[in-house]
Amino acid sequence: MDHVDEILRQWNRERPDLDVGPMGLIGRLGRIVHYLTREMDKTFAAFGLTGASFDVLATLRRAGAPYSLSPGDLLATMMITSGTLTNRIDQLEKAGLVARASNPEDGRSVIISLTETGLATIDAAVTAHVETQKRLVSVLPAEERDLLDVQLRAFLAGIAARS
Amino acid sequence: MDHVDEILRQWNRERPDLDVGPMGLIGRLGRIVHYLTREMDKTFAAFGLTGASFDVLATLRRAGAPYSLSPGDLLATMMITSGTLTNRIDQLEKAGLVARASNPEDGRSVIISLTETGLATIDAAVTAHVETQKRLVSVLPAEERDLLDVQLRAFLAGIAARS
DNA sequence: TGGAGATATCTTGACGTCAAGATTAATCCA
DNA sequence: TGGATTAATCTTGACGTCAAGATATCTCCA
Repeated sequence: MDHVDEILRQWNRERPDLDVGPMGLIGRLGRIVHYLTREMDKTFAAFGLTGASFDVLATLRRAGAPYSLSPGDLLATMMITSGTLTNRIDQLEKAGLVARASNPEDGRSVIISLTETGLATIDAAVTAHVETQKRLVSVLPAEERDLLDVQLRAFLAGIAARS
Repeated sequence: MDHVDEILRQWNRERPDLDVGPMGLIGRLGRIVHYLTREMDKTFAAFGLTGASFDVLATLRRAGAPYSLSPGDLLATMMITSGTLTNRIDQLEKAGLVARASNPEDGRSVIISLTETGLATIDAAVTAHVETQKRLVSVLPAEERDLLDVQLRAFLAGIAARS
């Protein structure tokens, strides 16, 4: 009987006509992600980052040397809009973690690169981040965790296919 | 091989020292919630609501007649800060969906109530919302859905206990 | 070759959120 | 009883996000 059950119980009393089964599943997903995000944000903050800025740096870092991508490349892998990305890059540029350069091959495009400071920051931050994530999922035994991952994969595939 | 797998593959190449297992699980959770939120927001928008305003109205509705709670009561069941709640109530009051009244028993406190319009709005919106949720979870067979719910319940319990 | 349409990025304006602190009222007990 | 403490709500300021549209550049083909 967790907090979500209490919500469902109230709906059952007030609106017995509603089938609130899906609400329980989706509600738990939302709460879990809410808690996880909060905890991970603490790790990011320790490196002067937010979840938003971490994502940009991590995407550049994962791409491999020379750690350069266009905004369009970044957009293709991040679930955000172009205006949001522009804003993120502005902040990171101001902080000296990335640099914008014009693309000699396409005047419409620019190239975003990690600076030396940016590279050092993301390498340290991701190490700590992975440790935080390890701690957060450790509340489940390894076997259950693997099973959960399998199910989430199926769920994500089903949802993403319709979006 | 979904999008999350591609991210893990990149990390493996660039930083083989990292154990990215937990990142896969947490990443899928985040993406699923992101997609679900997007879809549910469309339903809310059809009733002139946002996820934020829906939550307040729904909490008042679930409480039963006379659909009145204090901001403190609302805060206890919603994972937001007091400043955020004040802002939400301001918007809803402006829209005529809730009303603020002073609490005769405690001068520090106020009572938030659904208006007639607010009650009609949330009753219609929650009916549509439940349908949307049903559609969203229908990508999984009922059995897998139930199993997933059981596992999420365990995960949530573990995380919430540490927060 | 030059104009129409496509493409890449940025700008604008409106929200939602949080952390930290301010304000006002109630309570406790010396 | 009255000053200190606690409690409930609101205010402020800084961000992050999105949708819609603006700007600049490229590409294609008549």
